[in-house]
Amino acid sequence: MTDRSRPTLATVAARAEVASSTASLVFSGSARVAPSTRERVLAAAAELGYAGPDPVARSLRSRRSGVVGAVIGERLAYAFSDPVSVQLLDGVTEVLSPLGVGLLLLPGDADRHGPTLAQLAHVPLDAVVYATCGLEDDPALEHLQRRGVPIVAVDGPRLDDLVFVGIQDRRGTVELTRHLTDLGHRRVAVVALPLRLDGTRGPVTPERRARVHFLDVRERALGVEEVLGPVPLWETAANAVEEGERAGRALLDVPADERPTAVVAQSDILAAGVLRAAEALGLRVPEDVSVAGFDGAELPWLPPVRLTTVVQPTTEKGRVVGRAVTDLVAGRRPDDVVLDVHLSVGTTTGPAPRS
Amino acid sequence: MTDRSRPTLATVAARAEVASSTASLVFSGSARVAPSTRERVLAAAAELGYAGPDPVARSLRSRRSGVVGAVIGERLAYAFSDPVSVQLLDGVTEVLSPLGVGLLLLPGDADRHGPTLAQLAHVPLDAVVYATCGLEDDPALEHLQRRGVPIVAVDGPRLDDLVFVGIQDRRGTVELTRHLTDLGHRRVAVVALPLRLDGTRGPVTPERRARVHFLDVRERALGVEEVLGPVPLWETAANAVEEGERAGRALLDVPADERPTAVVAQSDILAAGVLRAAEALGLRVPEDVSVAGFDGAELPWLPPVRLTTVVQPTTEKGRVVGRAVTDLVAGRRPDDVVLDVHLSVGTTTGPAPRS
DNA sequence: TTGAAAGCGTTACCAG
DNA sequence: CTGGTAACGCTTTCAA
Repeated sequence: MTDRSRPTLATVAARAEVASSTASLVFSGSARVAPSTRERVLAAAAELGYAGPDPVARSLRSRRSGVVGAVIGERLAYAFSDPVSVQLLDGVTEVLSPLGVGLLLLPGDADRHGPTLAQLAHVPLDAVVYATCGLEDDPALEHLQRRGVPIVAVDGPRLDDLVFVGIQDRRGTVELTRHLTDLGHRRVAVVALPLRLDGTRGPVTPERRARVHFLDVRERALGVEEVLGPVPLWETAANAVEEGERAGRALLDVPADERPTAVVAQSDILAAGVLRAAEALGLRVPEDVSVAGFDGAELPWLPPVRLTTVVQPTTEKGRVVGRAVTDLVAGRRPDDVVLDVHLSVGTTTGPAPRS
Repeated sequence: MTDRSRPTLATVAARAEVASSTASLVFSGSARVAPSTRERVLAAAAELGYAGPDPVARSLRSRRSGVVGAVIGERLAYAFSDPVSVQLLDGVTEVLSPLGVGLLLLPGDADRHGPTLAQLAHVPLDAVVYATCGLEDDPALEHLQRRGVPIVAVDGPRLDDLVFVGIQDRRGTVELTRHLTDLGHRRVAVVALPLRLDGTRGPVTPERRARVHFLDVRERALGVEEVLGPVPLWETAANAVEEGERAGRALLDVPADERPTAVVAQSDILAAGVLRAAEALGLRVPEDVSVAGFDGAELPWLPPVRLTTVVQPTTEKGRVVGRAVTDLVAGRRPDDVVLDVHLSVGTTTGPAPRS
């Protein structure tokens, strides 16, 4: 004795003895419909247990699905272990949710650095946010452009046809590096985020460096070198505390006169790992070695130290992305946005040790 | 000189001089179409830059959108600061992604503990996962049921019409508590997850306790009491390290003869906070006080200690949810699932101090 | 203010 | 193996 099948607008209209077009007007709300008619329709809907117009049918006409894709370059567990990614998406949903638009997760997996074509092709999309990935030579990109799905690229790349939202990676790192040179540091090493998502780890060769996939990674490296000239880069395989620790051990477990007096990590997560390595090696921070990060992430577990870092407005960046998406969906073409960053000096950087 | 408008299946069919129904067959792949015809169609599609059948139109016919909602009871930044939530969704996408199904985030905001009706109503949904919330008296629930959207409830509640996927909360806590009593502990306090999402914090009164909203929270409390009888519960306002620390200070900053010899936190995140409180108060763990958690979460920043905890198979739980969703979408009605947990004894529990 | 009719882009069914 | 035709559930002119 369950329902035969779900009621449709036509069913409701029939019950209320109006045309389906009239019923449609009622549910679209802001129309001129006689109050009495409106009530009849609503009553009929209630009696039939009608849940409102079918979103899919509605989308077919309106050419809008209420779904915005978030392309994640890795599996969820990795991407979201970084509070920066999470805050970014938080900002995006903060803007999109009130508009009745949802974020559809399109993660990669262990092997693929993004969703497959099969995943993309079957899913309705009003727009797409490229959140944690390089894209460029991505087959998905071509598919989306064919479909006419507008794209917002966060932190890169900068391409025509794509709206770019990023931060002043270069300027922030320059400011940070000046802070270090002011403190007397000359021997500085960089713990870099992955240059490409291929699991490579270790000192960065010039050849490797030439193939860097991520704009922000490149800029953050150049920022340091703009002040200090060439510095050694140590690449990590992922943005994770363990990776930072591994890099930290490699860089710091050497004779004191070869050891960098300061380590600049390209993320706070990596910096946390470097701090752990220093502790394990019996090095005091900042007396023996200074450590700095990037992001200004909330790491509630980090105290008692306060990390020196370049703070980016992560949640605001997400909101900006959300607004860009809104514009795009409405047919407007928003400008690229580059957000400000600022240096936050904590307790992990101090004068360079005299050698 | 941009494209006039996107090509449709009809355009492609016309160009290839076949019926649109035949062209459709080509794109649905597994049909009997003459190879020569197939190639003609594919060629026409390529020339026109056709991106494949429109997902929305396809959905309208097939009654399937490829979108599964994930209802999150808070804003993203909070929900995803818990690695357990993230791993759960990771497991879900691991199963769903290869099927071309995406997870649509439906978060609440600061005020609302879940998406609004307006958010839900406009979005296509094949099924919904209730991931971090109590639901029950949720208006969204009624809407979804009207629409006939099947629901998987993770960790509760258990209702008819809902598929339940959970873990042995009770049994796990019993085992943990036995471990503590074996070590001689009798004065045990519980740091509880929020009983409801209303920002309450502090000792739990019987009235409050009667109104607990979350099944797992209730079960984990009962597990302790099944062994020890009534114990004091201290409720936190959120699953966060700071909240655990706050609770830990309240419970531990008392004269030694009133102080619990062991604290059972209902999550590892909260336990981490309790550890911080103990450290701040100069109490040694486990010599002065034992601390235990729940979840078996990966907290890469927690070492050097290894938390005694009840390990749940979080990612596997996500996969189970993913499979349940798959069944539901295919029209099957999967059974409820309760997954095993096990005790993992770390370095944070030890013999009760002699008093 | 309401109704009739024409799509939106596909797929599914039934002939041929 | 291929073509015609009828839905899918709704919105949106255009008339009345």
